[in-house]
Amino acid sequence: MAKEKKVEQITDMETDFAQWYTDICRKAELVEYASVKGFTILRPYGYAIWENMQQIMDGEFKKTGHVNVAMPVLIPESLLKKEGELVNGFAPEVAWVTMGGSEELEERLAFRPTSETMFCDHWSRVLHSYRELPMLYNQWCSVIRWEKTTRPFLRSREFWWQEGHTIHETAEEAQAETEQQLNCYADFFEKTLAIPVVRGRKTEKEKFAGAEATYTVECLMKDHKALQGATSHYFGDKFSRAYDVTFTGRDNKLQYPFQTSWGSTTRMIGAVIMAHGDNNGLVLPPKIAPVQVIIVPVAAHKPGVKEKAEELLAQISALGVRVQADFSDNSMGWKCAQHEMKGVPLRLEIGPRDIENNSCVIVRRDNGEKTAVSLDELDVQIPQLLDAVQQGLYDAAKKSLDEHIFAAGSIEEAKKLQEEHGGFIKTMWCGDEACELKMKEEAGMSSRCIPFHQEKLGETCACCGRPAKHMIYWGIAY
RNA sequence: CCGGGUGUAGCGCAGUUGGUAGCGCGCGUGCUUUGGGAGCAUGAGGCCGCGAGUUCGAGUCUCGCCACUCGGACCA
Repeated sequence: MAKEKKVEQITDMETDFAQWYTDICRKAELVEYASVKGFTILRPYGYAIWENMQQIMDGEFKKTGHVNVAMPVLIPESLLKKEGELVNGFAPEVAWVTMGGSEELEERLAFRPTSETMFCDHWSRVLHSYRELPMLYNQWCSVIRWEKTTRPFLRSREFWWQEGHTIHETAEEAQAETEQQLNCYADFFEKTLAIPVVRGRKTEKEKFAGAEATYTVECLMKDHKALQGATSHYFGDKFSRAYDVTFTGRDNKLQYPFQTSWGSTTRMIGAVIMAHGDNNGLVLPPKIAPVQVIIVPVAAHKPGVKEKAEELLAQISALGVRVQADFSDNSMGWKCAQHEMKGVPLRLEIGPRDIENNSCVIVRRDNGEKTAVSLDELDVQIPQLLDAVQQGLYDAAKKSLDEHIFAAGSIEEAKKLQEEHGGFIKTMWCGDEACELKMKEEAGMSSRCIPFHQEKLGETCACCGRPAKHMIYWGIAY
């Protein structure tokens, strides 16, 4: 039946995935565009998702001894330029402040694109002894990068993130920190966002400017394109030396500490949209959903219905579940569509018939499954169903990931597989950047990572035929 | 940054050879409704993206800019 659509409609993902994504961003009320290109407003619903992510991650960081700090938003040009590689890497996308009031500044100031320089500058003044190490810092803030092409969450000129910065007495400790934080991200993606990831190391070409090694968690979206989820960098003592960060070691000699940094951003919201969303809108993993259960009273004007809905609201809230009730006088259909659009994991319907049977109907957002639940079992069923949705989302995403990793022995084969199926194409690789460029040129794919879990697919590089050093994943990346 | 598309009410759109702006939905109010996108009545809502130019007169024509969007290039 061709009913006229009343809730704001979104484009089908099969018709136009990019448009579908943009529609969800705006119509699920996550973001609104600001008046400067590439800047967005995180609306209350979008920000609530970010707050839930922050809360969980921040808790994990603190469990491993990290503390939060706040650094300034402006970096003097001279300070930014002390480490050559970092500057070169970021130069094209730094925004500058040149005026203070009506007067030109003597030295222009960069909006931070990342804060390594300021952490180093700070440490160069406060660090004295090995006894003060490690320093395990993190900050939640926004950074600015003057991107040319922008999309909500995925690439914006300002984005919100956390950046962890640590310094350690030894290289081994710093390397262990880098790995620990990468695993922390991987766990967050898999257990909280319900998005399976591939962990690995970035190639020289793809690594962070100035890092000795960059590690990444890579995930796959529903259009089978790759998205870098979060990164963790090992710097060695490169920045310490550039910024003259020193401490007196156990041997009473002046030493340079070893450093890491690691970051994750509001881009993760984009990952959630594209990993779980469907043609009815957003689908949120319960762990980050601002509203986990929406109660929809049916025929709320009839005696006892509203009261019962309010009673259930209090009861479910007491379980520690984020629950709301929709007492608006919109129609049943409108409410269903609206809360589906916003990705609420469970909808609880309660009406006169249910009350008569001492039950309610609960509908899962991930698969549409409806269950009649006795009101006596609600305290048990609600948490179980939330877990089931969380797990259901992960299982579906894992299945899709597993089904979209293909092995190829040549560039032609890799290209064909990518064109036919999308996803990650794994090949052997000699380690030469020229082969990465060739793969990009001929198959349109960039290297995503050298996975920690290596497989031996053959002896030679798929691009040049020389002896292979690693197995590597390729993909079309956001 | 290069190329394509688009900017008219909150959203989706119409607007003729230039003559001063309309429709649907939504929104406000009232009543009736309510188990998958309700009905009737009534009302409010516009710097036609911004700025120049042509013209007696510009939503409409010209130029510049801004923003959004798609594709590329670039991009921890």
